[in-house]
Amino acid sequence: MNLTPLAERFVLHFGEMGSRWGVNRTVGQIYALLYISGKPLCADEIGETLAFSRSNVGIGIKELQAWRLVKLVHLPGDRRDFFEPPKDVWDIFRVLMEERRRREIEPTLSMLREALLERPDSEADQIAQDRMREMHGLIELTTGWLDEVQRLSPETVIRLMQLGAKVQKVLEFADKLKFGARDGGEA
Amino acid sequence: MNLTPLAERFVLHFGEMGSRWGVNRTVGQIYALLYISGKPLCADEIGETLAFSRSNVGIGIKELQAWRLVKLVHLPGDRRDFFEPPKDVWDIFRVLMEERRRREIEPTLSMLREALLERPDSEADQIAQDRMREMHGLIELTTGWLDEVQRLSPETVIRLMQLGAKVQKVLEFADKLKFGARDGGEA
DNA sequence: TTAAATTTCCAGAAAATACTGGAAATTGAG
DNA sequence: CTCAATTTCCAGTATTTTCTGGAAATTTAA
Repeated sequence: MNLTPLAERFVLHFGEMGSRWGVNRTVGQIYALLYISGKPLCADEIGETLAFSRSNVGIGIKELQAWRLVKLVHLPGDRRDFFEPPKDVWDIFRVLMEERRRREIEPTLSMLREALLERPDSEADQIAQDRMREMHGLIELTTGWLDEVQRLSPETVIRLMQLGAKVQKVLEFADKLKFGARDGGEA
Repeated sequence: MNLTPLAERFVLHFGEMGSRWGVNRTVGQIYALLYISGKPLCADEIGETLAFSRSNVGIGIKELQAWRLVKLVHLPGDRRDFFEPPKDVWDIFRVLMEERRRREIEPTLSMLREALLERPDSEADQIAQDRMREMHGLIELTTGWLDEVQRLSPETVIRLMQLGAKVQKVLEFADKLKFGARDGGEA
């Protein structure tokens, strides 16, 4: 399979950005190719198109599966494994957020939780623990909020985003009518 | 300067997580050290505490400055450069979001904008461009929302987060009263 | 069960990144 | 201006990561 210049630009860009997103060039390019192809591809097609060795494609696909960014599908009458990303771009976004959180946030949250259980036995520890407590609070608040948002329908989330800063007015209004909006305790 | 066991755990953790956050071990450890120290440190202190060469510390600090995660300060009567992170953890969070967006999102947004201006001259290009349009729309919506949120006061943002999924009820309520909340057009 | 197709694993090569010590440049006090 | 303190730059070394080809394992159709 040969790439059009348009497709090639997209693929090369994802390859270069890969390192900033925590994957290597191969993985970035493979994902980009699957994303714009609009149909499932098999490892050989991918390797041929991007000029990667067969094993390299295999490793890259495994990594993308670990990220839940591509899934295995089978075409009738073909025993090879084909791969495609989730159809819906919002689905991709959600998965990406979840995985990044799992890899980039959760380990730190655990570490902070444990560290905060200990009794500080010096002034330096006291200060360090105060700082950790601040960080812990911030992470708890933001990830807790993410949990809540994930329970909303995509449509509601989209509406919320389109609302933008106007949400403040809605909040003020809610306050004025004692809507109970102040109570964020049980969240 | 010597680290307490508690501080050391924190520093080592940040070193290990660094690679997932797009910085190397040195940079992660330096940041962690500055964060929990609660006072500005100079390059020599950092290098001595973490057992890095002086140049390595220099490079690491430069990188943290590029991220706007530490700033240079001077202590009276000392001509050495000292460094400290922003005091407020919400400030750190905001800077982190801005920088990640600038490095991880903006380049892709530019690429997509350009690619979408071109006329597709094959069915494959047609499909590819449709996919790019979806991705572009998602990014525009989310970054636009981030822009709006940044204009709110931290207190409002915190309240919004504490509200969590209850925001849906507020929205419904606003709708019912024809508050004008449906209009997200000018955002 | 066999054999062809396909995927997974692995060891070594190639490439990229991180790190060091020292040399050069810059800064600021006197 | 001079000189000592400090920072920045640089070339070479070490480490880590990526990539390859081939061998082993797995799968499935017949």
